[in-house]
Order: sequence, then C-alpha cells, then structure tokens
Amino acid sequence: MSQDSQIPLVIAASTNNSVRRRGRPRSERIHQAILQAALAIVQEVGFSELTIEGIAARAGTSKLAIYRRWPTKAAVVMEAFLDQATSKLPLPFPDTGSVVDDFRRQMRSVVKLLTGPYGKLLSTLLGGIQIDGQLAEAFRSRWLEPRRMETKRALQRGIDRGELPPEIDLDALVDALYGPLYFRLLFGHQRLTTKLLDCVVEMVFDGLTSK
Amino acid sequence: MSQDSQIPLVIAASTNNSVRRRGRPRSERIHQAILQAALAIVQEVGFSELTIEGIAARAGTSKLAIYRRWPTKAAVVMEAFLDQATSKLPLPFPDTGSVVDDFRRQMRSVVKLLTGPYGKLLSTLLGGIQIDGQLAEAFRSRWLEPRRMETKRALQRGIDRGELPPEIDLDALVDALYGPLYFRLLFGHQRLTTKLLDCVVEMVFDGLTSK
Amino acid sequence: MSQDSQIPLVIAASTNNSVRRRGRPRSERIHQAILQAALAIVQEVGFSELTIEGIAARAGTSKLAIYRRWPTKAAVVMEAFLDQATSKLPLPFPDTGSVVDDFRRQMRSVVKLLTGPYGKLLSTLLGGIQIDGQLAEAFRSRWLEPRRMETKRALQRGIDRGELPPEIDLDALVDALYGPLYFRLLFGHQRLTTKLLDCVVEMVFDGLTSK
Amino acid sequence: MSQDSQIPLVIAASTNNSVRRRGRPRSERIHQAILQAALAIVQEVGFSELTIEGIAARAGTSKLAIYRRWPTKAAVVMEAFLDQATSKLPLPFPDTGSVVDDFRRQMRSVVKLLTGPYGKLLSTLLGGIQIDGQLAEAFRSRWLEPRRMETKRALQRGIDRGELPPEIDLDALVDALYGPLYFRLLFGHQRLTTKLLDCVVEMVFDGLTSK
DNA sequence: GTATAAACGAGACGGTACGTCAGGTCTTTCT
DNA sequence: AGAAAGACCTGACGTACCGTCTCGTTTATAC
Repeated sequence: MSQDSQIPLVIAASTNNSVRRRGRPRSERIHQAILQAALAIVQEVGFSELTIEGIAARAGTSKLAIYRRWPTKAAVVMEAFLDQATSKLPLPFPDTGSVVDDFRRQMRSVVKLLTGPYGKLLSTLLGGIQIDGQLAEAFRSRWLEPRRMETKRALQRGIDRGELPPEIDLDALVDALYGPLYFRLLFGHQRLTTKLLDCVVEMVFDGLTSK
Repeated sequence: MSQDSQIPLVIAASTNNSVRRRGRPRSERIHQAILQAALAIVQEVGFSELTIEGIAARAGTSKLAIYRRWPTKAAVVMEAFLDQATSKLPLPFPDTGSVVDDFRRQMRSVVKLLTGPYGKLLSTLLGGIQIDGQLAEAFRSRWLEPRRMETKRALQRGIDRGELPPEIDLDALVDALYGPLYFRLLFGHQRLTTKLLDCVVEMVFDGLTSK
Repeated sequence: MSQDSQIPLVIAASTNNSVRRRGRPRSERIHQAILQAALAIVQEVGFSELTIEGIAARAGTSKLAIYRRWPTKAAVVMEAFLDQATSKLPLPFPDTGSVVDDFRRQMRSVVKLLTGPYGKLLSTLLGGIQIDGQLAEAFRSRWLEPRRMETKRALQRGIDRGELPPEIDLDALVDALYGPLYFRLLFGHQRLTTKLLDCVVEMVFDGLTSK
Repeated sequence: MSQDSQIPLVIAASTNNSVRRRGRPRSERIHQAILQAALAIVQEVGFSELTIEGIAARAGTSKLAIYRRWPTKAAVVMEAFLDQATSKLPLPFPDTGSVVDDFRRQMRSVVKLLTGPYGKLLSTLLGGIQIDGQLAEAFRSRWLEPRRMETKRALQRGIDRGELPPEIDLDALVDALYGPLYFRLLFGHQRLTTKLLDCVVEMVFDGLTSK
C-alpha cells in the first residue's frame, strides 16, 4: 500500500520531494541519523529528558540541522515513530472466517506492541498530543486513521457474513474494543495483559452476537 | 465519606496539621494563591509550559515558598486539581436498583465532566503523566483509585443482587466501561457524546447479562 | 584622593553600594574572579577572541553572573582595566622645579606603560571605544579626565613659575604632548620609543619657551 | 601617480587583472555591489556589527561570492574604504613656498575630512585595527604610508629651502603634527577644530624654526 | 517581654538547554 | 567555471528555569 502518497503530510519534512529545490539538498543520511537518535533516546530516558542537543550529539550533527527540519522535539519523535510504525509494525488482521477470532488475534499483537518498547514511545507521543495540536493531527491522520479504517474493514466482513448486526455503530465498537487497552497503557493502574483483551472481546461481542 | 483520612497522602502538604511547629506558621493565604495560580496557568498553557517561577510570579510569592510545600510542579498541579476534584466534581453513583441504570446515569456525568473545562485539564494532566512518573503515581493514588473503588462497589451491588455473574473480572469490566470514554478524550478522533456511552453500556452489559 | 566617590560611575556594577539592595547580595569574590579572568584572557588572545563563555569558564562561574553585572564584554574589560589602572598605574608627576623635566620624566613612564602589557590592553579598549558609546564615556570619565586634570595641574605650576606663557591653550598643549604617543600606539607604524617623546617635548616646549 | 602598481597589494582582489583567467570572469557589478554594501553597513552600525551574511544580503549576492574575493570582512571594508579614499579624498599639499603655510592648509582639509562622515568610518576602521592584525597591515600600507611619504616630501622641500633644520627626525615630526588630531578623533574628549591644528602647527614649527 | 524559630520576598548562585546567528566550507543546479 | 542558493559543522550568543542558597524582615510561639 503506497501510504505515503495517499496521506497528506502534515509534517513537511519529506526529503525525497520530486520538485528539486535549489542549493545543496538536505542530507538523507543526517535525516535518518536524527530520527534514529531521537528514537533511541526517547526509549532510554523518556520524552521529558530528551533534548535537541542530545539528539544532535548522538546523531553526530548540529542542532541547526534538526531545527531546519522540524520545529519541535515532539515533531521529531513523531516522525521517528511514524517512520517505524508504518514500516515495521503491521498489526495485520487475519481472515479466519470468524470476526471474533480475527480480533482476538489482531488485538493480541496490539497488546504485544503496547507492552513492548513501542508502548512507552506511544504513550509519550500521546502525552505530546495533549499539548500540541499539530502533533495530534499528524498522529491521527498518519497512525490512528489508517488503523481504524482497516479495523472497520475487518468488522464489515463480519457484517457481510451475518456475524454482526448491520445497524451497529462502527466507531463506537472500535472504541469499545481498543479503548480499554489504551486506557491501561496511559493510566498505568494495571498491567496490560492478554487476559484483559479476552475479557473485552468476550463482553463486547457476546453482547452483540447473542441477540 | 472521609476520603482524606483513608487514603495515604503521597503528597505531604497538609497545612492544618495539629502538631504546631515552632516559628512562624505557613500562610494559608499563600497556599491557596499558589494552587489557584497553578491551576490557572495549566489550563491556559498546559503542563509543560508551566514553570515554578511562573506560579510564584502569578501567586505573588517566591519560588522558595512553593518548594517548601511541594517537591515538584507535578505535585503542585495535582494538589490543585484534587482540591477542585474532590470538592466540586462528585460523580456519584445513584442506587436505582438496576446496575445498568446506575452506570448509565453516573457515566453521563462523567461525559459531562470530560467534555467541560475540566476535561481539558484532565487530558493535560494525563499528558503530563506520560512524562512525569511522580505525577502519574500521585494521580493514580489520589484520583483514579478512589474512583475505581467506588465503581467496584457499585458493581458489587449488582453482583449481590444477581444482576451480574459473580465470577467476572471487575478490573477488566471497569476498563471496558470507562476506557472508551478516555480513549476519545485523549485521541480526539471523534467527539465524546452520550451516544457513545449508551452504545458501550449496551454492548458490555448485554453481553454479560443475556447469558 | 578618594576618586571612587568623586567620579560618577557610568558602569553600575559597584557591589559595595551603601544602599543595600534586597535579596541575596552579589558575591564580591565572583566579581573579582570575573574581572581577573577577563583581564587575563584579553591580554592572552585579544578582545575579539574574548568570549563571555570563556570568561565564565575561567572564573569558575556562570554566564548569567556576568550578564547580571555588565551588559557587554566591552564593559567587563573596561571595568577590569580601570580597576587595575586606578590602583596600580600611577604615572605620577614629579615636581623638579622644571616643567620640561617634569614632563620628560612622567612621559617616560607613560611610554613604558604603553609599550608594556597594558599598552596592548589599552589599544584594545580604544578599539572598543570606537564602537560603544557608553564604553567611551566610561573610559573618558574614569581614565582620561583624571589624568588630564593632573597634567594640567603640572602645567599650571609651570605657568605660575613663569616657565610657560599664561595665555596658552592647555587642552591643545596636552594633546600636542600625548597625541603623538597614542598615535604610534594605535597605528603601529613605528615603534613607540623614548626618543619620540624627547623629540616631541623638545619641539613643543622649545616653541613655547624660547619666545 | 600610479599608486596601484607601486604599493604591494596585500589584498589580492584586483579584478581588472590583465592575466585573464579561464572560465567565466568575475562580475564587476557584483564586486562593486559588495563594496558599496559593506561601506553602507559599516557607516550605519560599525565594524563589529558588520557581517559577511549581511553584506551578501544587501548586495544581493552570496557569501561565497565574497569569500572568493576577500579573505576576511576586514579586507572587504578596507578595500571599500580605500576605493573611496584614493579617488575622492585627495588631501593635497600645496606648494606655497612656506612649509608652515603648506601644512596649515593641508591639515585644514585633514580636519575637514576627520570631522565629516569619513571621520566616523576612519575611527571605526582604527577600532578594527586594534583587533585584526591583517586589517592593520593593509591599512598601514595602503592608506597611512602613502600619506606619510607625501608628507615627508613636503617637509623635505622645507629642509631644502632652509626653512627647517636638516637633522630633524621626520617621523617624529609627522607624528607630532598629526598625532594630536587623531588623538581627539579617537578619544573624543574634545571637538576636533582648526584652532587645535593652528596651535599645534605654531608650537611645533616655532620650536623648530626659531632657533 | 523577649528570645528564637521558621516563614517570607527577593534575588544571586552554578547549571542545562533553549532557539538563533554567523562563521567558513561544501555541494548542487543554473547560466 | 562562476554564480546563487542553501545545507553543513562549529561555536558563541543572550535567555529561561531549574533547584539551592543567602539575605534582611516579619510573625508566631516558648521561655
């Protein structure tokens, strides 16, 4: 899926723009080094301990090279995350013939993602979102929406097969399924386990299917 | 309910301690001025833009007067929020005789809270939680847990009356009910409405009760 | 001569001000450390290579401690110079009974000063004067004017004794005597020697006295 | 007088070099634009506020185009000044038959120059000289020395005619005459007037001639 | 009543990071 | 091959807050 061309880039940091600018082009090597450094640091010490100077030092470049590309450290981290997210974190829906099984499996990989190193990163980004509107928009359009679309497609298969009632509020259903997972991730009051997701799937789908 | 005495205070900021210290006592006026200033600033510019110096300036006092009372800015804000929260934001559970109705009503006031001015403050604090561990712990112990306890008590009434199966995972159920609301609050991908909570309540409880 | 109280301080960096300011007083130790560091660096590498960060590092203090006291690095150096100048560089006029001899001797010590380490510093400061008006005013009032007053007093003795005609323009005479010395110092086209001063004294005084 | 060929060019920036280089020739238009921009800026804000980037911006060219021609900003300004100086500021010595009259007249035009707009520029350059050794050397060889040579020639005429004693130290005499003028220009303690020059000429020459 | 203990405002202190600027060098495309 | 544009690394700029530390003053209790 050629996602990059479809989704409007909120963050104007694209280097491989076809309309060549004059002057020396920005180094792709530096671009990547900055993103990697930012990712590494944020996972080591968290967002608030992350500094532009630290990124520059680790990436072997200068602060200015960073400021030339992104306006805030939040934007850097977001880009770094999305770079990884779209390529390495697929979270695919299987098509087992049973909607419930499809979700049980996919949500299992979501839980795995959220409890791993990217979970910390994600919650950090969500922290940034509460403050920065641009960041929020970028996050929604580049991470959340693509994922919700796919989720709705999986649910639609269930409706088409008669497993789910056709009049259901898809948006509410998606929130009911994933909301509890992120709830635990963000509040941290309890460990996020597969047991939770099993409970949620059971409650939500049994309520819908048993009618 | 004498909540303040039950819950162990993480933040040792109680002023009206009966064991009078020698020397000049801390000014209650200053105490309140600091909390008000912190609350105002955090609502205006968010947690990360909040500074101790800013609070001191707005409160017409000195940094030291703040540090004497709280160790971090997170603690100040949390105290300020909780002052408001415990007094002005009751979110009570009615006892209608039907668990589902009890929750439908209570969650309606939660939605009202989250969509009002305190919703912004809450999401700001949740943003801060992702960054500041101390803030997170204070938030959980002084806001979240008391609320969860009360919620579980309301659910227990349902179990006792036979409305809910006794073997259910209460924690998972609480997350299933409230998670979707906070999900929308924090991601902002859709408006948080009472329609959502009706859908969630229907899905979750119908799934459990219809068996 | 209690110079410090007479001359109005252009640079408001005086610490031993009798009108106590509120808050923690500025450290005299740091004050001195900054001045010494500035003096040392300026003599080693010159004014343009001097940086505030360098001064702070050498003085074992912070940039802010410097900015709190002086607005520019020029002001720091000026203060440092004047501190030394007023205490350690006396350039006294003897009273031999002969004006010409008085000047020959005093100017000899001026030449010695200008060709020594303070000569480099002085020319540096004169460079700064061309750029910074405040600096210029400070230099004139705290270094130049006291010196000119003393010089005129020495000349007056000559007039009183009948060695010099009473109608002479004292300011022009002072410039005629010292101008050539500073001319060589600043343009650096020729070495500044005692021979020059002897020539100048001879030309100027012989012209005046032989009438 | 073919000055350009006599004086060794410290600054290798000559454009109308007869030995044609290969490739596209440097634009004379740009050359002039840079010099004009430099001159304008230095007169507006002084040497220390002058930047290469500022010159490039004002001249509508790039930094590299400047670096291709001059090694330092000092060199640019010096070239700009000398361009003006050699063409528009002649300061000629008349040959009236009387050395004293010759100097009185020539120095009058010097005073006029120093008190006009070029006086400010000159003092700025002299400020730069104290800081930048290269600038100093360029200034001496291209401005000062030619002027001193001419001055000495004028004095020699006086010696040849018997107006001045043949054994005098010409360098000291030149400094005695012009030093006081520059002294006032650079220290700014008194206005630079023709009265001063009259006094100086009288003192210096009367001392020498009356023997 | 008078110590005395602590809070108070004010602000200096050594730090760290900020975001900007200019230096001087380089790489690319255009002319 | 020069010109312009602009990226590059470097390093200093002046500022903002941090959390701590004097100061001199004020306000309570405790002796």
